[in-house]
Amino acid sequence: MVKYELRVPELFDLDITLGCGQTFRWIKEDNWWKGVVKDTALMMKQQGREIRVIASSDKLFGKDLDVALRYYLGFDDPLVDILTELEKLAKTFPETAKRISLRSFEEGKGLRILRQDPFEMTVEYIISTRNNIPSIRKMSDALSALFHENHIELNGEVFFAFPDLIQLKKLSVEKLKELKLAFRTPWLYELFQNIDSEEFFHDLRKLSLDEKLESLMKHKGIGFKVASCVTLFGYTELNSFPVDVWIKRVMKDLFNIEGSTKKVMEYGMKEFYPYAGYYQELLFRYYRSKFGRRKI
DNA sequence: GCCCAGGGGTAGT
DNA sequence: ACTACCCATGGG
Repeated sequence: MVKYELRVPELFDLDITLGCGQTFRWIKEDNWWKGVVKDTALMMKQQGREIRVIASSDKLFGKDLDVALRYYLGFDDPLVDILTELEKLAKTFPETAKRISLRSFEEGKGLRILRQDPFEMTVEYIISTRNNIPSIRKMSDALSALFHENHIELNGEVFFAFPDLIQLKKLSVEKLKELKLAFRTPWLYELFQNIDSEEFFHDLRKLSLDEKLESLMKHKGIGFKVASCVTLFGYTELNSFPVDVWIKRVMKDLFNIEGSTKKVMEYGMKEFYPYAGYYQELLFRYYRSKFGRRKI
């Protein structure tokens, strides 16, 4: 077990970053964020410009834990510049769109896009189809807990690393059904069987954003929404613009843009270039917190 | 473009 | 306790 203090850059908010919906398996309990990145279990708590970190290992991604965590948490993104660019852009918008956009930037300050694993993102966003966040977490955790060999102990608690493709290939349709994955079962089963190795996901890094989307969408269960989440959160394609019901609502309200997921996505990627992904996350978070839960 | 696909969380009663 | 409604969608 390792304990240390991680110094954060200007503009970083752990609660917003882990709680905005880009990641599913992190959970906040007793004021600590608890989760697993690759094979390392972690507990984190931010206090001002420092994060208290408790980890099961001093290595992550085969690197020094501190170096790897800075990468994972998106410290490489020039967030000050990104927000400046987005503010400049927002000032060219019609009055309402400008006001709402600027407020969403203000309230989401410190949100950073995580560097998550593309294969894990693919599986979890297929699970996210027509599903809510607590259920996505439950299903993803249940899938991980099938493999006892993946268990990691930290501070008296048990965590499970996300399984790799070799492990998931061994699962039968019946075993998957026990996880109550419902209509997502055949999509996941076919994904596990049809992909030869996780090299497939590694190789996609070389391709353009459009080519990545096209390649991912060849698999059943992956449409524009799921594919754009995988590219944004798994490949750091910061111009990806995932479109769900909330973003459709926002785009209609602010820009009077309606239509298919594809159409709205292409509008966002063009109009909010090159940081459409950050703009999407900030707007999404603001709109959900404002209108998402009925009672104020 | 329309409709359906399981199941669980959650607000309202 | 019970019900109705919702859910970061995709496929036929």
